[in-house]
Amino acid sequence: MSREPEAAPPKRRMSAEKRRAVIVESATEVFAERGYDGAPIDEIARRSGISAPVLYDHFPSKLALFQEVLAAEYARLRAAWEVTFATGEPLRQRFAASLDAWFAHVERRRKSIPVLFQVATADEGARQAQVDATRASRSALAPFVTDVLTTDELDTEMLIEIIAASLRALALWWHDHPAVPRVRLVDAALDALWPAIERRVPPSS
Amino acid sequence: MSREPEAAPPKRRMSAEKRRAVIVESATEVFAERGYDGAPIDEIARRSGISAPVLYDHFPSKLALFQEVLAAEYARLRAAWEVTFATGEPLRQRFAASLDAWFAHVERRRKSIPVLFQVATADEGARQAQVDATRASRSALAPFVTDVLTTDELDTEMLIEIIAASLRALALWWHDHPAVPRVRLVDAALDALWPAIERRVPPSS
DNA sequence: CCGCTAACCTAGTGATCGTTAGGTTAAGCG
DNA sequence: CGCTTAACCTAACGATCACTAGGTTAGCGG
Repeated sequence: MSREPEAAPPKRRMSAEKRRAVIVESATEVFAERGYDGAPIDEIARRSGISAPVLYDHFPSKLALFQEVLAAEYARLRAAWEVTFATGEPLRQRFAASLDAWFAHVERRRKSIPVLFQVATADEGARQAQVDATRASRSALAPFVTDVLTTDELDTEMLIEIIAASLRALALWWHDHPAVPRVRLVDAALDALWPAIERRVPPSS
Repeated sequence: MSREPEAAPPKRRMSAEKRRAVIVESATEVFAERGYDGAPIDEIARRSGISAPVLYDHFPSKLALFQEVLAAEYARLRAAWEVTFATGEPLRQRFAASLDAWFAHVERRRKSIPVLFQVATADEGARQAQVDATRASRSALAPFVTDVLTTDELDTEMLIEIIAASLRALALWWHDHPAVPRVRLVDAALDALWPAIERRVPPSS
């Protein structure tokens, strides 16, 4: 009759290292659900099974915590994208495989997707952190475009914008349509984006 | 030695109607620059040449003002997109013309672009307002896709997501690269997106 | 079993901001 | 020229929230 309504199970003391990890995970969830500005420290602390001041024993500020969340998520995402990249197959296969790995990661980390692509903030520092994190991740796309494009740098930039935005949009759309199987997303992305890349592939490759 | 640093010229009384318009325009700017949460009512009022309480003589709340800003901007955008749509030319020409009109509008309303595509907010009501406004606008894209696509509804949805996200991303990218001429944006969008549409055009059209 | 460290707590503080109360004055109309 | 209205003001309220001060206790090392 008196169970807690939220997830904060038996309430034990924890080593600093473990507590830190719990906080980062809770913060990822809350940032994803409510955005940076909408995520109160108290709520993150509560879901981590502690009170707010304890959070400040582990992180110097909300912004620092956010940066850590972004770094962790983008590291995971980049790793997923790059895993299938070293093989010697033709470009289309590599692109398809990378798309599949990318969406597989999105599927695995469903709840954190809005953190990566949609977190809303008016805070200058948090905005900058997002821009930095996004730039690092976007550079993973470059091989598919720069290896292939010979004409113009601006065209490259715009094509990267289009590809990145499309993947972002599909991931968020998937978030609202969880029943759709991954292969549908991969096929849609491949169908829509590959022609734009293919038309630029020099006959050599 | 004592000129105002910001734009709030000679400070006269104004008719309610005119003041309302001034407020909407100031609000558009401030929302675009700082997001919904980051835009203080005081700042919007100051740029409108009044104090904050006067704003509440014209709008019942910050949210209502935001909704009005969104409605006005999306109405303009939709109008720009639809103007060139009734002609009987082939689909590719119509698509190209619509893209050009769309980017022309973006160029004309530079400062308001982030309001349409990037405003950050943790406020539930403002989020909902954005979703509603976006949905209305996105439906303008449908004719290019549904007229053309025969196979599957989910594919249609995903293609619309991709097109809308690409245009949004290009508009925001343009915002950071204002020296690039419009035709470059139009060509980039056409090159990248048309193949995905063309591949689905039934031989009849 | 005892003491010390570090994991944890309650109770603020100060800043920001949406919104309201209540009054002042400009300007159109008779 | 006065009078009324509505455009405008200053001042403050109350809520939220990041962050801090200062104390309490669990649990491990000796």
